Amino acid sequence: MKYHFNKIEARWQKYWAENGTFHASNTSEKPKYYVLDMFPYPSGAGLHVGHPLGYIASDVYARYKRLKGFNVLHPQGYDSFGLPAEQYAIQTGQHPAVTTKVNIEGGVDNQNNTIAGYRNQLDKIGFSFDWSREVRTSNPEYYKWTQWIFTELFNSWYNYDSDKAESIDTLISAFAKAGNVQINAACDDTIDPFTAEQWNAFSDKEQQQILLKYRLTYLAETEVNWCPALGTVLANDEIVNGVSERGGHPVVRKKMTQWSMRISAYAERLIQGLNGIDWSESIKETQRNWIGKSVGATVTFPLIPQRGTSDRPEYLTGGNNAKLLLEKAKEMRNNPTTAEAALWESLKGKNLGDKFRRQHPVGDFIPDFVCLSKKLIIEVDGKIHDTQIEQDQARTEELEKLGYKVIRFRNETVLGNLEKVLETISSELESRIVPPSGAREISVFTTRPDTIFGVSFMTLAPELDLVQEITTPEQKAEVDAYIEATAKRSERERMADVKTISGAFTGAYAEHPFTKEPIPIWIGDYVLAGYGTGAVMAVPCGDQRDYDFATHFGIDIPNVFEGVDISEEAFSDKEKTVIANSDFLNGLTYKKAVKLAIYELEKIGAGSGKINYRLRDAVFSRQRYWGEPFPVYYVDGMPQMIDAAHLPIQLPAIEKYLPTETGEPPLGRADVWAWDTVKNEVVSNDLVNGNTIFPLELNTMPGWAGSSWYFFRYMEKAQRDAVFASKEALDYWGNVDLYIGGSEHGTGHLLYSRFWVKFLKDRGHVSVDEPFQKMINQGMILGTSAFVYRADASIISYNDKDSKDFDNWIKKLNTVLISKDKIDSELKKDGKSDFSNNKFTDLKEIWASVEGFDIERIAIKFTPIHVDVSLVNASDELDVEKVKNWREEFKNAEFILEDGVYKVGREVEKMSKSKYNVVNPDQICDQYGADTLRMYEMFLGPLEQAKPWNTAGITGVHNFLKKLWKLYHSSPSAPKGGTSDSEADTFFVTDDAPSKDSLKTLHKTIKKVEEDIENFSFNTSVSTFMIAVNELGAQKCTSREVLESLVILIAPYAPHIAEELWSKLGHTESISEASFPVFDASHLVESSKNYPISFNGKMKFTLELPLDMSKDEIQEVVMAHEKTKMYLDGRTPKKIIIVPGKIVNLVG
RNA sequence: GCUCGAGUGGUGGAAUUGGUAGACACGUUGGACUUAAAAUCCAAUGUCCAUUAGGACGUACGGGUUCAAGUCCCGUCUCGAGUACCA
Repeated sequence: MKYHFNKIEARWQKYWAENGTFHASNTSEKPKYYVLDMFPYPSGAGLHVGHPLGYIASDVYARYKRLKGFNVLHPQGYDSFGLPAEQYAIQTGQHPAVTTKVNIEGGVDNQNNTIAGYRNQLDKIGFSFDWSREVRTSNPEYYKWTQWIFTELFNSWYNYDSDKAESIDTLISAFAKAGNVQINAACDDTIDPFTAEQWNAFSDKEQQQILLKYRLTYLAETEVNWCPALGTVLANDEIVNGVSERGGHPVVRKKMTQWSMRISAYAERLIQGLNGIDWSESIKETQRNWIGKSVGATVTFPLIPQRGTSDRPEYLTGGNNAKLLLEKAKEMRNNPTTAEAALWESLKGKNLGDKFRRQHPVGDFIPDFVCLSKKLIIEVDGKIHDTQIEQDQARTEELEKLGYKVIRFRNETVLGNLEKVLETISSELESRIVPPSGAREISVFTTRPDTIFGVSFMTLAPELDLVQEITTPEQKAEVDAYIEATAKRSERERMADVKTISGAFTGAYAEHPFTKEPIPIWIGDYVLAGYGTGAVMAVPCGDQRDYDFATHFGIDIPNVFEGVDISEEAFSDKEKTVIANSDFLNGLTYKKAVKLAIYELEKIGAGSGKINYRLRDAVFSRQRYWGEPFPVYYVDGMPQMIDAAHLPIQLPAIEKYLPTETGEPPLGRADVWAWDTVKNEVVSNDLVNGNTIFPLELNTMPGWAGSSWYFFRYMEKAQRDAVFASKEALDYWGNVDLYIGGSEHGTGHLLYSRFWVKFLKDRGHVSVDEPFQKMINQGMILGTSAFVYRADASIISYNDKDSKDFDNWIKKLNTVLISKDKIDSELKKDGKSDFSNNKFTDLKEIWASVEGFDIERIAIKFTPIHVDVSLVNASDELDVEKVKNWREEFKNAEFILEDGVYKVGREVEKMSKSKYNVVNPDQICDQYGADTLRMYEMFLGPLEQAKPWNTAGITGVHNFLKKLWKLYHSSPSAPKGGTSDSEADTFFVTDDAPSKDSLKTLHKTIKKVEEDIENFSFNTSVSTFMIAVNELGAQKCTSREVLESLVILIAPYAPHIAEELWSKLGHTESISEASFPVFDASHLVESSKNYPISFNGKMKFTLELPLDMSKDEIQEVVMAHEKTKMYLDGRTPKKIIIVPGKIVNLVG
């Protein structure tokens, strides 16, 4: 019997499908193991040989774990929402759901393309997937729960005190009880403080607006890259030089209201969580960089009032006529009423804890007493006020607009019950919450508070609104010009051009919190508006960018480091730092100085320790059709969630998959896209009445929505409609034990999934904190493109002919393709590509046959052209006849061969249709079988490494499987030890006791293969199998005991042949029910060792010696050996190193 | 620039803790079988010199530690990946 891999593979694939061999159970005595692949996007192009690499690795591991006695969950599904299907829909008008289904299940699409179908292609490779648990993210039964998770996020806020997400209800009741001041939440930074009374007084809409700033998913104005021509938002990497990558259309920055995910709330936990998971260091590092944690401090620098524009002191809050008021106030102060005088005695000198001023101008008024820090005004009214109640009321309103609260007391009250009055003021002071004042100070984030005495200027990002507020009239022109110049430069330009230093002085100064020195404030585009506060305290001696800026603009560079030369560049080393010229920080090292600086800043209220993250909230809206619709409708502009009971909200039918003429997303075309809050169903837009029927959200969710939780869905099989996954299933399977996929998802899918899992855990929906316990990132398989070289004529000199003749001549030329070898060998002669020196004679002949030109004056150019790799054999030889039929342009082409063959050029590139270097796994399966494909992909090299696909070596693996087959068959006809692969062979296994050598080979193999699988070193275990089969073949091993174990070992890699041999061995169960052979070290015990004998570390010969020989005995034998004497050549070794069981080394 | 990873025959790649560098396979060359081809089997195959024995040099480059270095340390170069004016 020959090795008929096609028959064998078809038989077992059918068997596995019919018997549900790989269906996992949610209840089992066995320990659980969950092996997951990143699910594919089912594109119309189908699988190429690169795709299955990770799936094969995970399949080997899953099958291995089954043999090791685990209850293995190894599911597969499709990430079936996405752009290509939508683009295809736009082009062909087919509904994306239809094309997606064809891409998965195979068939013919309406453009008459035959699609193999992902599922069919995957099945051909013999994966042990549990298809009964398949998910497709675009199925309503699935995205129902994606929508549900979205509503859960909406109904949650992040409490930093408990450090987890909580129901929004707890926040609402906290607001109602005590306002928002005590709340330590992840929220927008634009929230004004409010009290419980204020909260309760807010309208419903106001309350909703505030809550939106706390919710874990929220609507916010976001700047996006809008491409009007394409009618869509583009990601940063879809823009090249300010225009769209596709089509080159202009792109503008546009503010749009978008859904965002408050992932920044989880920044710290996303960093901490990395410590407990077994991922590659590089991908963890990618995530850490992306989250970008910096530990440091915020420091506030008070602004110094502008010189020349006003001479009033900084604490003066008066308006335009402050000077006049000031004089009046002085006068009033000198003539206080009795009551005023009495109250002042109690208020002055921070008696109540806060500083009060009397008769101090506020706006256009002079209130009796004012506490600026708490914005509280105390008025003491005499009788006269009874007649001017209205005026007083108006005045109070004006002051309240400025953020002040006014309380009035009657003279009598003050004089009669001063204690009560003070008590009222005190309690008012305590409950007062003052929103941060406007441009009175600049706060910065720094990681180096220890260098605070080295600050010699500040730099603001030009985009900050603050810049306008502080710029002096003298500097305004310069600043405006600079802002305009930077705005013109695209983000990309700014990033690319790091070397040019530019900036402008605002004319404003801030005050150093410790030295009280004025610090000039500059703007410069090296400061980014989006990071930290968009402002930096510049320490030129410690930061190279600040240093360059200071040098460029001639700003001081004070040195705050002991014994460091900063005349050439900044000194940014933290470890060796000793601080100098810094008052109380002098002599301290970095760590101590940072601590003390923060302590002192906090003491004077000028700053505090702070941790900053680079991670931004994630935009969650897409202006697309083919994604999950939001379960959201709008009442009076405020988003409302649709109750879980009414989900899913299904995608509506639309006629065209393009944005509307008014620029709305495609869902704007839907006619039936309104929500009836009474009937709880989607109804026609015509019915919108603003009362019970409201418009639905037009955006859809991004690609990462569905992929952020799909691993939980696989756990649930039975109750998919009732729950996203049942508690029992979630508790049983926990998280993914092994996740295999590409590292390109490092900052996307892998971060968002971790975020959602942590959120679901916080809200009690799942029990795990991390989705993927261990991850392996497989390397990309690259294509090996093949090139033919077209010879193009170009003229060297015209001399006696004109160019017209030449062009006419060229037109008559046939296409000529020259073999790579030919070009190389001819060019070797003198490096010139022309006809001199008797080169390219074949080509010359061909061209000379076209009359009309002096071909001695022709130079030759070689243009490489991609040819389909399937037209080339393993030795780079081109099938010329096939190429002629392949493309019209080659039909009549002439081929110039070298030694009778046409050799192509090769280059390694990414696999892509346009490069004709795609190798389809189906072809390999047909030609060599799935087992060969699986083993070969594993054999190519380390799993995590990128490598080019090269079919050259596949025969080696295929031959191995034939040899394996042969090992279980007797072959009367074959030469000794040879692989006959003849139909005359019969299955032949004996019950004879195995030889010692065979047992040794087997157990050596068991040990190595087990170690290799556990280390994901699949390539070396394939080598091990080859060695084992070679050895057993040489030993003529026919022993059932050995051969049965061997076939189990190989089963994870080559499951089909293993099943076939297993059943031939007499088993009726699938080999996946077998157990992995147990390694027995006793078979490997050696009695002797072939010692390498080295002289000065260089191995010269080997010597077989018993292992139980002592050091002295070894030395004796070695020294007595003839060869030793020869190599020593009469010398006596200075030293003899003997490591028993390892090596002997003679020195001297 | 920073972070991470990697440089080994003609090729893909082995060498798990410092202990015989190049396992296993491809390719190439020679041979067997065959009318022939394919398939299969056997042998050789790091480079250079001698070609019988043997010798010298070899893991990107330059140093170092060690009886012994692909492996450890220092420096340099090249390539790949991620990230980028992150204060």
